[in-house]
Amino acid sequence: MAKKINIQDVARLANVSTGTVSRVMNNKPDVNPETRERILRIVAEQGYVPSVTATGLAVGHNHLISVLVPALTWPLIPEMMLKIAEIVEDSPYEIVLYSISSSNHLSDCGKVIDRILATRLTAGLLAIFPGQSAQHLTQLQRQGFPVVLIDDQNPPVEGIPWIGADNHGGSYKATHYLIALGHRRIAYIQGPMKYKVSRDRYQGYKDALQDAGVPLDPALVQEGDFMPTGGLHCAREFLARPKAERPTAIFAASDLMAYGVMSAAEEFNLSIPKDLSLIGFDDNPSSSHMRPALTTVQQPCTAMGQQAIELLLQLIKQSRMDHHQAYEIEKQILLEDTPRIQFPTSLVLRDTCKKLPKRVAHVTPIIAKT
Amino acid sequence: MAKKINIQDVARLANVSTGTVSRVMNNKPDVNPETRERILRIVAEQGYVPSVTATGLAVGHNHLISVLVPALTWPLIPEMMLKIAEIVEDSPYEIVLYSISSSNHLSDCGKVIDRILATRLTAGLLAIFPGQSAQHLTQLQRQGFPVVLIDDQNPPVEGIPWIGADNHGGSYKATHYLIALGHRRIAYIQGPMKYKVSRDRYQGYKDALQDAGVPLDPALVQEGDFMPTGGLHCAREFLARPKAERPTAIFAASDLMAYGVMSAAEEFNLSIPKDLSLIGFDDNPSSSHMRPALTTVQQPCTAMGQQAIELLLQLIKQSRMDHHQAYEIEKQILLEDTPRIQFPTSLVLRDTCKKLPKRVAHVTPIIAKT
DNA sequence: CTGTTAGCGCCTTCAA
DNA sequence: TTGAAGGCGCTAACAG
Repeated sequence: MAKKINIQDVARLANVSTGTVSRVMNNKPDVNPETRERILRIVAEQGYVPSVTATGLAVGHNHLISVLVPALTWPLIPEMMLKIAEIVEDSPYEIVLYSISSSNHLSDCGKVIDRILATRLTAGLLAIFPGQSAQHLTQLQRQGFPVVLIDDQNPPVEGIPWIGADNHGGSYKATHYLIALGHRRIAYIQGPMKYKVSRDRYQGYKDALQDAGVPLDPALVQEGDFMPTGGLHCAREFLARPKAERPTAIFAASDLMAYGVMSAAEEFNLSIPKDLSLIGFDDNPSSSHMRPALTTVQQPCTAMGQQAIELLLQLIKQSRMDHHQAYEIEKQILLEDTPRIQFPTSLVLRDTCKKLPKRVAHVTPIIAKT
Repeated sequence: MAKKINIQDVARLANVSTGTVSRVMNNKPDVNPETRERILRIVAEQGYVPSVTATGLAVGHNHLISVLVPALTWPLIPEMMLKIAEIVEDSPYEIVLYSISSSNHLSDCGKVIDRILATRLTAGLLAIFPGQSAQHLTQLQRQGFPVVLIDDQNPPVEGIPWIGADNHGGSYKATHYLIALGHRRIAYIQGPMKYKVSRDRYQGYKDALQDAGVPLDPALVQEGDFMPTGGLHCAREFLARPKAERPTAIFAASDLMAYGVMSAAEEFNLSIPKDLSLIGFDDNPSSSHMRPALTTVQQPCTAMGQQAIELLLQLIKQSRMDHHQAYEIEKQILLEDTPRIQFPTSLVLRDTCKKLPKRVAHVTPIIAKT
C-alpha cells in the first residue's frame, strides 16, 4: 500500500497548521485567500482527499446513507435505485447497500436494521419495501435517526415519513376500464394476501365491480404469488371452466403473473385480446415488449425514489442542525408533520384489452341475473 | 440522538478496562473465560456494537467494499448484484454502491474511481462493466488496493483480476445453430462497435459463417444500440428487402434488440418462427416470457458475480496479511498469477427458431453461388 | 486570520 | 490475564 497523503503532510508542505488546512477543506470563510489558494494547489498536486473515516469519527457521523432494498431482481427496484443513486451521486453522500435476499427476508431483516443503527456507520436510512420489518424502524426513528420508508403497505408505524403508491386506485381504474369495455366476467389473480399491497389491490377490484353493479364471483378470484408460475396456474383454473362461465378478461395483480396468463391462454388456444382481455400491474420495463404489449397499471417508481431520497437528505440535514442549533424552529416544522406521500398510479393502455362485441355484452347480464 | 453505548460504557459496567473489552470483541484468546462471559453478557444486554468508523480509523481500513456498477436497469446487473449482496451479507463487509448513470459514464467514472481510492473508505473494489474507465483501475491496483473486474471486454489492463464471459463462443454457437437448422441468409444486428463485447460477438458470428462455408453478406449486418428501438430499426431494413433477399433468420446481439425485431416482424406480418427465426443474447429474465419464448445466449451472471466477489474478498484478506506478515509467501502465489476467468456462455433453446423446410434449403445454395 | 490542542471510539503495544 | 496509554486522521473550540 503506497503512502497515503494526510492532512499533516499537506500542512507541512504548505507551511501552515492542520487547522488551517481543515478550514480550507471545509470552505470556512475565515482564511487568507492567498493561503487558501496555496493550500488548494498543494491539495490538488498531492491528490489529497480527507479520510472519510477520520472525518466521520471527528464530527460524529459519516456521509453515508443506508439503503435497504429487497432483492434487486424485483420489478421496479432497479428503476428506483437508479434514480436514487443518481441523486446521491450529486450529493456528498455515498450509498451503503443492504439487500435483503428473500431467504432471510423475515428473519434477518430486523437484525440488519439493528446493525444499521448500532454500527452508526450511516447518517440515515431509506427502507424500500421492508415488509414486516418495518416495525423495527420505529426504534431508529425514536432515537433521532432519520428514516424514510418506501412501502406498498399503509404507514405501519407512527412518525415515519412514508412514500407509497395508490394501489387501490390503480386496481380500481383497471377494473373499471374492463367494465367500460363491456366485460362482466372479470377474473382477478391476486398477490399473497399476507401483503397489504395485495389486499389494497383486491379492494380496488372489488370496489370497481361494486360501483358498476357487477356482482363479485368468488370463483373468479384466485390467489397467486406475484410470479409467472402463479399466474399460469390461476389462469388455467379460470380457462378450464365451461365457456359460458369462463372469464372474458383477467386482471392480474402483477405483470409477472400476467405473463403467466399469457402462457395459459396459449395453452388453451385463446388469443389475447381477441378471446381474452388482460391487464397487469407494475409496468415492468419488459411489458411494453410483450406481444401483444401488456396493458397495465403503472407506478411512478422513479418519482417515488427521487422523492424519498430527497426527503431523507433533507431530514438528515435537519437532524444535523438540531444538534447545533436546536432553536431553529423554522426548520423543525417539517419534522413535525410526518410526510406521507402517496403517488397516483395510472393505467397504461396497450394491446391486451378489447371491447367486447355487443353480442356477448347482451348475454352477460342474463347470466349475471340468474 | 439518544446516547450511544460505547466501549467505555461497557468497560465500566463490566468493571474491566476497555482493552479487555476490545480483546473480547475481537475474539482474542487471552482473556479469562469468566470475564469474557460477563463482558459478552453486558454487550448483549446493552446491544453494544463497535463503531465501524472508529474501528476503521484505528486499524486503518473499514469493512466496506466498493461496488461500481453501470445503470442497475441494465440486463443481468440485478441478478449479478443479488448474488454479490448475498455473499457480502454473509461476510463482515458491507457494500458501498457507486452507480454510474449513463449520462456521466465516460466523464465521471474516472473521478469516481479516484475518489474510491483517495477517500480510503473501502477495502477493495469490484468494478462491473466499467467501460473505458477500466484504465483507471491500474492506478488502484498498483497502490496495492485490491480490485476485481467483471467485464465484457478483454482484459484491458495488466495485473487486474478479471472475470468475463465467452461472448465470441456464444455468438458462434447461436450462428452455428441457425446454420444447422438450414438457414443461410442469417442477418446480424450488432451492438455499438465501440464496445469490445460487440466486436467479439460479431467475430463469433463471422467465424461460424465462415466455418460453415456461408459467405458473409454485408447487407445482412446492421449496427444497433443494444436497445429495442435499435433492433426495430435494423430489422425493418432487413425485412423490407425483396423476399428472395430477405433473411430467414436474425441474430441480435442483445435480447432487447431481439424484442425490437419481434415488433418489426409484426409490422411486416411475419410470424416468428414460421417466417423468421430469431436469436437474442443475454437471456434477460423476461425473455422466457415473450411469446414466442426467445431463444438466446445465456451468460452465467450469477456465477460470475459470485466468483468475482469471492475473489475480491480473498484478495482483501491477503492484502491484510501482507501487511502484518509479508513472509507468508504461500499466500502470495495467488496474487502473482492474476486470475483471468472466462465463463462459458450457452445457447438456451426456446421457441423462436425453426428448421428451414428443404425447399428453401435447396434454393439458398443456388443464390449463394450466384 | 491562524496555531494549538483536546477529543471522536477503538485497537494495540507495553508493562504489570 | 489485565490495565494504561498512545495514536489512527480529522475537526472544532479556544487562544492568540
